[in-house]
Amino acid sequence: MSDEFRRAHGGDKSHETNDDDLPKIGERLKSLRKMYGFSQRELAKRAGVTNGTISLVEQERISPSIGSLKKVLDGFPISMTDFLTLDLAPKRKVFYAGKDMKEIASGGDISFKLVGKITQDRKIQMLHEHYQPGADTGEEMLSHAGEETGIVVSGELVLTVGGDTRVLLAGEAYYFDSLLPHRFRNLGQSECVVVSACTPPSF
Amino acid sequence: MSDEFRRAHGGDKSHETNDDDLPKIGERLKSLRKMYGFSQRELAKRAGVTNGTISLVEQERISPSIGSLKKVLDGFPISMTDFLTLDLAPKRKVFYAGKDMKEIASGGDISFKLVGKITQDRKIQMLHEHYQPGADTGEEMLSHAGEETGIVVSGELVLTVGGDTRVLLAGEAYYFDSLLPHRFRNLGQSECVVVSACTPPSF
DNA sequence: GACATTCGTTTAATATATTAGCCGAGATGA
DNA sequence: TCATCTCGGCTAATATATTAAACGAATGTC
Repeated sequence: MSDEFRRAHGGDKSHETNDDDLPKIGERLKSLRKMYGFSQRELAKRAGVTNGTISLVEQERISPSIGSLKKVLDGFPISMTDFLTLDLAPKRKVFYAGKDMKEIASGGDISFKLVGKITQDRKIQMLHEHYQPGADTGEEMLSHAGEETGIVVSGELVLTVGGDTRVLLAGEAYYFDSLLPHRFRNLGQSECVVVSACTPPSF
Repeated sequence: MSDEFRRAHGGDKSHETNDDDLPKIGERLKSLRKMYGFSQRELAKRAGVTNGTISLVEQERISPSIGSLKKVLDGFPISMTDFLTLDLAPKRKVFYAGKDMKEIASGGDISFKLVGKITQDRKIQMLHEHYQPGADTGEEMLSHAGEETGIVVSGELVLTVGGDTRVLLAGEAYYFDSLLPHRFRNLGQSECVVVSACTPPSF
């Protein structure tokens, strides 16, 4: 079993989220409003408040009440918590496409390809996994909190999670909590291809 | 395009009818305060507000400003978003395997199967998507914050994200922020199969 | 019983948020 | 040029949140 695999399936704690401060209500609102192309008056009308309120909130000259902030956010299809956790500053790459994937574990009979090459500042990590006949990851020990899911695209996968073992054929799927120990094996005759995703990214 | 698809890819506007999106500020606060065994005055002192404010907020006779709610919550080791999403986490199934997937959009030329049948209390939503030739989701209105990724398993997918259009062949992948408008089309001759994942789940 | 303490609530005064309406700047057309 | 939009910001009036200080009810002590 490779170190790469260990990390890929949840062995690293480098991903941490800081939601201790929730400032910049005005900046968030302005950013969101611009994304939708609304004017202050337009949003005010949707939200049932006045444009002056929107203006003052965006300038952070007032701290809106929960109730009125909720009214304003109802002008968008977005929830309060999503608004408060909205990523605003990082102008990172928001779109990725193509074959340009990073090879995670190239040696041996297991191959992982990571969608998008990096996971930093991302919430999901998706892998394209290829298991040759006989491939075995060994049992993973626990890792940080998170969840992991996948679909078997072709071949046959023997999956052991928390003492429970199942055989998954093409078209079948799994979902488990990353805290549970887990093991992937290909005991079949042909290559097994799996698409998996976990959150948060493990490296 | 079905309603199910709209929700699956982020068009759910159920936020608009949310009186229960962030209700019970008072109830939440009281519950939290009791959990820590604080009296109203004790919490008020920690938070830098008066006991009267705590009392009125708990009775939901006033809607506190963002600023003062934040001050109050600073009296606890809890973040604003954690406070707003405070819920009893029911014991749930932590492992799922097999073909037992829920059909999301059965009608038309698009088929979605959801891994695990439910998304409640889960962090990832994985879909097995089948697009018949000519299938088109149309442009999605943007929705809640989150991220979305996928791999094309077979066939050919035309993906438009935020004004940028790309053609993805089998083995290629995408990754984008759910806030961006997006559209999936199969302009090829054969069926297109995609495995996608998004976080958080959209329904 | 009399007194002191603490609890959550209430009330009048004050601070702040929100409104309704107006302002000047920039665009658009006739 | 002039008129007419819409944009975001601003100000006085009003509504609401927050404070400071009281209240009545429990509880405990001497």
